[in-house]
Amino acid sequence: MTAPERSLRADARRNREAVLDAAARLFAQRGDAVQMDEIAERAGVGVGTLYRHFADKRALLAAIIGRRFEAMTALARTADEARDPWVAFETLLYGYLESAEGDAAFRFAVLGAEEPRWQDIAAEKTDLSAIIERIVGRAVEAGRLRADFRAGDFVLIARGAMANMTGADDWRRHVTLVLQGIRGPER
Amino acid sequence: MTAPERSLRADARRNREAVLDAAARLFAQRGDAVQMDEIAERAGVGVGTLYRHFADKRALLAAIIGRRFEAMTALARTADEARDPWVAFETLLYGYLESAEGDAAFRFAVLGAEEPRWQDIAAEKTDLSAIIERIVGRAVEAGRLRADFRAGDFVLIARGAMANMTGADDWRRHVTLVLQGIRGPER
DNA sequence: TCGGAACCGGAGTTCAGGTTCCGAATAAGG
DNA sequence: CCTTATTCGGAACCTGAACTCCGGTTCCGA
Repeated sequence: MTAPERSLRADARRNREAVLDAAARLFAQRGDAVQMDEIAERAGVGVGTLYRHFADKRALLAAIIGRRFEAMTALARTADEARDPWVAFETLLYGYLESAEGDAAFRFAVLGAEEPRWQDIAAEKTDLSAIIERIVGRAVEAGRLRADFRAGDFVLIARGAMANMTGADDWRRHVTLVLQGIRGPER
Repeated sequence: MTAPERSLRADARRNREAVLDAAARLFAQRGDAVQMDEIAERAGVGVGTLYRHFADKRALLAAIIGRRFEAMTALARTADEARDPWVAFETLLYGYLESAEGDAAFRFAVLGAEEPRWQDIAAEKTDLSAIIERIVGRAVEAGRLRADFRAGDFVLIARGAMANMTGADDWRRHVTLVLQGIRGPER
């Protein structure tokens, strides 16, 4: 999908880059609701050019989302470098969510119900989930997360927070509640 | 929208009911992805009939969603009758979510980002939010919920759980985590 | 039983947005 | 420079789904 770097005429490579750029910005802004014509215009290119580089809208979206998952993987790797397991966990969680906050396409990919799941596609190309597992494992090990907390639970929580990304930053409140618990002192 | 009960010819009333029924079932199943033709067929009626009773798809959806919010209000009222504030709270939460589990249209209404928000529309017609406020207030009063817990937080949590309704019942795990907290014993 | 107002049905229209096509434009080797 | 394979651009096309239209049918009061 992201395709041949070599043997592309100069203008072709330039245009491909412009398309990728414009698409990234627009998808991030409005998810998959943006239309091909708009992306082409924003990239200063005709729709035909879009279709020379990407088979269809889905392929373009896939390329953009793939990139995001890679960035997310890098972010996770960085978080994992923190000594303190809890710091690593929090860094991962907030990094993940803050990225999602600025990227509707990413949220779309994570929250969407369509088959095949974007998440699963990405999982095959990056080792994001392995890193998440390690970070979660460390936090559990250190007793900072309940003993039965699993990597899958991280995803549940991330999804929950993303569902609350609607303009205001309600999602931070949501995360606060989850991290601190909602119970009162009375038991 | 739900319109004149009186002065409708017998067949008209019958058809309207059939449409409402079919639409409720289909929307619950697949959200707003169902198409008008399908609803008409399922109701044993022509599309023309759909449009005589409802101005457009949105109006039909609104009628169905309105109904759901009313049912939800009844449910909340029942929950509020429980003596124990915590029981009331849990009854509300699980009742709300279990209903949502079986109704994609309701989830669509609560999670959707479109303006105007379905939630807000419903809020004007029912006193659901007032009841939620009372139940939350009681639980806080009794010390079962953290002192700063607000009715808005209930919505955040409900949304979070709904975002995890994807076939499996991950959402129950999500709620468990939120209710019990995710921290380990190590403080 | 009859007249006509109200209603029905579903083929056809409209519209939006993704995708294709092909003559024009351009890069890059000789 | 010239040649030609490659790429560009964007009008035209296609598809799917919401919605309209109107001849035929049904209800219901007199």
